[in-house]
Amino acid sequence: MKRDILNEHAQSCEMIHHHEELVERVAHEMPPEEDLYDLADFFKVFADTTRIKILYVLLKQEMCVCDIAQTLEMTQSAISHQLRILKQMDLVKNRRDGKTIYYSLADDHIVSILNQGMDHINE
Amino acid sequence: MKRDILNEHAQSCEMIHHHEELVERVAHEMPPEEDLYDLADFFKVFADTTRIKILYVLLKQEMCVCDIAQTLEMTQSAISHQLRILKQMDLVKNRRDGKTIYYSLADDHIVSILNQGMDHINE
DNA sequence: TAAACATATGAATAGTTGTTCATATATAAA
DNA sequence: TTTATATATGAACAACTATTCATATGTTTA
Repeated sequence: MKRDILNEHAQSCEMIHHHEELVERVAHEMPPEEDLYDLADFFKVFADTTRIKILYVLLKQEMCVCDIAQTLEMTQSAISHQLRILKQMDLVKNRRDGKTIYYSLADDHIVSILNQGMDHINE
Repeated sequence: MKRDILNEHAQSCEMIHHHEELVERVAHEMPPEEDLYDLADFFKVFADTTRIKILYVLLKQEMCVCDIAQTLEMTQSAISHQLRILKQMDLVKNRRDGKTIYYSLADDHIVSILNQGMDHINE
C-alpha cells in the first residue's frame, strides 16, 4: 500500500496527484479553525430536544424555572442544568423576583434560527 | 416533602398553585413533539466540527471524498461516515463519475443557516 | 479476468453529554 | 433566627456518537 510521507492522512488515495492545487486552494479559503469550532458549539445548543423545548416555551412567555419544568413535565434539576447551558451561550437571560428566577429569550435572533430549521424539516 | 400525585415531576414546587393556567396554556401551544425531535435532529447535523468543515468545503466547490479528506487532513473513512449522515439528512447530494464520487450541497438553504450561525457567534 | 483504486460500512473503542440524586445556596416568611 | 421555598450544582451513571481499523463493494485498467 502506497503512503504519502508528507501527509499521513493521504492513505492510498491517488487524488493528491490530480487535484492537489484544488485541495490547496480550498484548504486556504476555509474560515479559521476556531470559528468552525464555535459554530459547531453554537448549533450543539439547538441539538437537544429539551433545550429546543425550553426555547419554544420562552418564545411564548417569560417563565420561571419551576413552570418550565411543569410545562415540559421534567424535573427542576434537569431544566436548571439546561438553562445554565442556554445562558452560557447567551440564548437566554434571567431576572430575579424574590425567590423566583424568570428566564426569557436573549434576543429575537433565536426565533429566526428556529424558524429556519423548521422550514427545512418541512421541506 | 409535598408531592403532587397527578404530576410526578411537580416535586416540591408550589408554582402549580400560582401559574397553573399559564403552564396549561403554554403546554397546549407547543409544536408537536415529533417536530421538536426532528428539529433537534436537524441541528445535530451542524453540531459537529467535521460536518461543519465538510459543508464549508462543499460551499466553495463540489469535491470527491478523497479530496475532502485531504483538505481537512482526516481519514477517508471518517469523512465517508460523516458524508453518509449529511446525505441522510439531505444536506448533500452526490454523483458518480467512474470510480470517483463527487459530493455537493443539496441546496442553497444550508448556506443561509451557516451564515446565520456565524452572525450570532460574531455578536 | 486479475489487479488497482475510490468509496462504503460494520464493529470496537474512547470521549461526550443529559438526567438523576443528593445537597448547597439564596430569598422570604413565620 | 428557624423554616420553607426556588433554584443551582457536583458526582455518578447511562446513552449516544465520532473515529479507527479491517474489510467489503463497485469501477476501471492492464
